[in-house]
Amino acid sequence: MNNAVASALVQAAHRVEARLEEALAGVGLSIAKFETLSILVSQDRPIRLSELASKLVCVRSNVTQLVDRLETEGLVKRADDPADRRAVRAEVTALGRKRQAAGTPVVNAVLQDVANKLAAVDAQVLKRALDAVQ
Amino acid sequence: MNNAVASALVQAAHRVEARLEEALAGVGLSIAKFETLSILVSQDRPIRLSELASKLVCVRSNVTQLVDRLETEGLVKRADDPADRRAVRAEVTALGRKRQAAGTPVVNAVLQDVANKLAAVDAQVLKRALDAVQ
DNA sequence: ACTGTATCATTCATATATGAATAATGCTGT
DNA sequence: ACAGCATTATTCATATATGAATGATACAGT
Repeated sequence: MNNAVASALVQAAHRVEARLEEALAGVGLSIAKFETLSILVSQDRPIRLSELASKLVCVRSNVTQLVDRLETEGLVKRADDPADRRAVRAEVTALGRKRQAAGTPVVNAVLQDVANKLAAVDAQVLKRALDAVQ
Repeated sequence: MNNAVASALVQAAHRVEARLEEALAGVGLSIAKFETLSILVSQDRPIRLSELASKLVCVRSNVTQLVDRLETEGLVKRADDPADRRAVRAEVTALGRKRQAAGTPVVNAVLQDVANKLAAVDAQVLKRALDAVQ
C-alpha cells in the first residue's frame, strides 16, 4: 500500500499526543497550554497575542481563547502594549512558570520514550525526513 | 536533543493533516467525514454508532455529532436496529458513496506524496517503527 | 490633514473531540 | 419474574481549532 507509511505517521502522532495530554493532565495542563506557557517562559517578556499565534502556528482567535483560559487559571496575565494601543501582550505569571516547569520533565519523558520506540531508524535521518514532509 | 525526533513526528503529522483537510475540502469533505464514510462504504451494511466509534477510535458522543452533520448533508442515514432497540445504525447514502469515492484519489495523492518525502527511510522499516510507537 | 488600507484583538458561528450525566433498553443471576 | 448491572445513544459542558465579521488603531500616500 502506498498509503501505509503516511497513515502510520499520522496515527502514531495521535498516540503520542494522547500520551502527552494524559501526562500533562497530571500537572493540570494540556498540550496547548503547555506550549503557550513554554513560549512565554522562553521569551521571558510580554508577547503580543499575534506573535504568540505565529509561534503556535494557529489563528489569532484561537490564541484569544487560549489566553482567556490561561488567565482564568492565573497562569498568564494580559497587559496593554504601551507602544501600540491595538495590541495586547501576554505575560506568564509566577504560577504559570511553576506549572510550565512541572510540565517539562513530564513532556520530555514521553518524547524520550517515543524516541526510543523509533530507535530502529537513525534519529538524524528520521528527523530530516520528517522535517522534509511538506 | 532527545525530543527532536518525537516533536518532528507530531509536527509532520500536523502538516499532513492540514494538507488532507485542504485537499478534502475541495470535494466537500473533512478528514473525520471521509474516514466515517470510508468505514461505512467498506462495511457496506448498516453499522451501529458504537461500532463506528470503535473503528474511528473516538468516543460515542463524537460519533453522534459526526453522524448528525453527515445526515444533515445527506451523506448518511440513521436507521433503527431491528435486533436491539437501544442501538442506532448508520448507513451510507448514494450521495455519500459518491462523495467518498471522490475523496479517495485526493487522499491517496497526498499520502503518496508524503511517502515520497519520507523516501530517505525504508518504508517498511519506518512503518514498523511508527506502529511500535505506543 | 485625510483617505484608504493594513493590522490588532475580539466575537461569533462552526467543526472536531472529550467526558459526565441521563434515559432507554438488554441481560444475568437468583 | 425481577433486581441489579451493563450497554446504547444522546445531551450537556467544555477544550481546541478555524475562518468571517467587527471595531479600534496605526500608517502610507496624496
